Amino acid sequence: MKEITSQQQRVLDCIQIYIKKTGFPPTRADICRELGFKSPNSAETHLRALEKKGFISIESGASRGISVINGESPNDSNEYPIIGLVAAGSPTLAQENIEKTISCPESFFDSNFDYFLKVKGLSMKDAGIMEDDLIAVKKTTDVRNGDIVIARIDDEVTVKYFNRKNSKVVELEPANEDFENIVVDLEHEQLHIEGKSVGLLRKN
Amino acid sequence: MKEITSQQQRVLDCIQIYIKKTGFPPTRADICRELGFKSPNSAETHLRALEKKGFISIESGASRGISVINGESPNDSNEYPIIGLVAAGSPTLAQENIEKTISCPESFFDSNFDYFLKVKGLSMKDAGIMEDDLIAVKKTTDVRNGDIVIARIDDEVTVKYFNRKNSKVVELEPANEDFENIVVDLEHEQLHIEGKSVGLLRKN
DNA sequence: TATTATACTGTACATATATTCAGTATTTTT
DNA sequence: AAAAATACTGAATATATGTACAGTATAATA
Repeated sequence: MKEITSQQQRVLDCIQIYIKKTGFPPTRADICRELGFKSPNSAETHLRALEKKGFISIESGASRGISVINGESPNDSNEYPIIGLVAAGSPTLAQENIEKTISCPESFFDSNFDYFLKVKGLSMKDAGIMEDDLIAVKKTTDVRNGDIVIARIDDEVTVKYFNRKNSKVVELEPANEDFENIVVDLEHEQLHIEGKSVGLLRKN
Repeated sequence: MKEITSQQQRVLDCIQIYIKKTGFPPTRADICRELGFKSPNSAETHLRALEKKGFISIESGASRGISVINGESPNDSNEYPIIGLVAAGSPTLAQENIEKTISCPESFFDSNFDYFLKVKGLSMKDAGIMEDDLIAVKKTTDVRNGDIVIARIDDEVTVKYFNRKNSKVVELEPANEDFENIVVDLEHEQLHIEGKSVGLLRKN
């Protein structure tokens, strides 16, 4: 993306403010009115420059056919489901487990994620994870020692620190001295890693 | 807000999808194309009905002048500044204190808020507030006992539980037994309440 | 030094678009 | 049973809008 000039920045800002205010992009005449230009061609040439530099795209022929291109579009938000920490081993993302959804920008947390998990209990209290906190969970099985993982043993879903002892044993460690480590012998028990925590959200 | 019919819902969905895809609202003709209508007046009458029922607003005369009215517009996000917990008593929201900004939907937390405060230290550890967490701060002086407040004494900014003992004394209580209560005698010391915590955000 | 990019004014025009009017038919409400 | 709302087709039109063309001027680049 090439350099933007100060005037072009003014026009770009104008477009974004206009969209925010009205819900739709401005016409050339609107831009002139906002910025004090006297010819619609002033806006036109700026728009063409902005398009050439990749800041906007223009739908040819369409009125108000301007859209702002934003590499990490801040307004591009998605609905993410909130899942309760259900003990029953029902499929985690099953419709009936979705309590509600939250609108949240993509790439809000450093890594992208798949859903929010509502925490029950205080087993991760010393990691700053409290009851009813929402953990942003990325579905993955690629976890390392020290990661906070969402694990399932049989039908029990739990949030713990992951610690692989050796090829046969994984320890799931709480962050609360009132709780004890869960030692999983992979030869005799099934351990499902549902994902790992990439962030946390608390409302109070 | 009156009831919406299924056809009107289809039109409303069509508008929202169109905006998401192109960045600007559809024309009457666009709606017809999408939904298979053969007369622009089909779209027009649906639009008027949607306007009458309060689902959209139409800018008279303007092309593509449709904007979807959404009580809690999920895509309406704002840039919120992240402020470092600076000890120096410089104005909290001064430009030089803004480390960066985060895009976040308005009304993301239950109460609306003004900025994020980056936490230093572990004095609120037992409240689940860890180092480098981002507290969503609502600027207000209307705080109650038990609220987590952002307070300033002289030039020191701190995050603590608020506890008014009587008309002259306020205690600022940490959530960590390694720290001690800060007793503020309002007759001899100045206490500024910058705001209170309405939420928390952690990236890891 | 020639060329290109930037930054405008001003006029003109084809067409994209909103919007009205005239109908038809079905369903819902009063 | 009448009136109003819903759900369309089809045609017509004023105007909103993109866009091209003709200029002027300055700064940046090759």
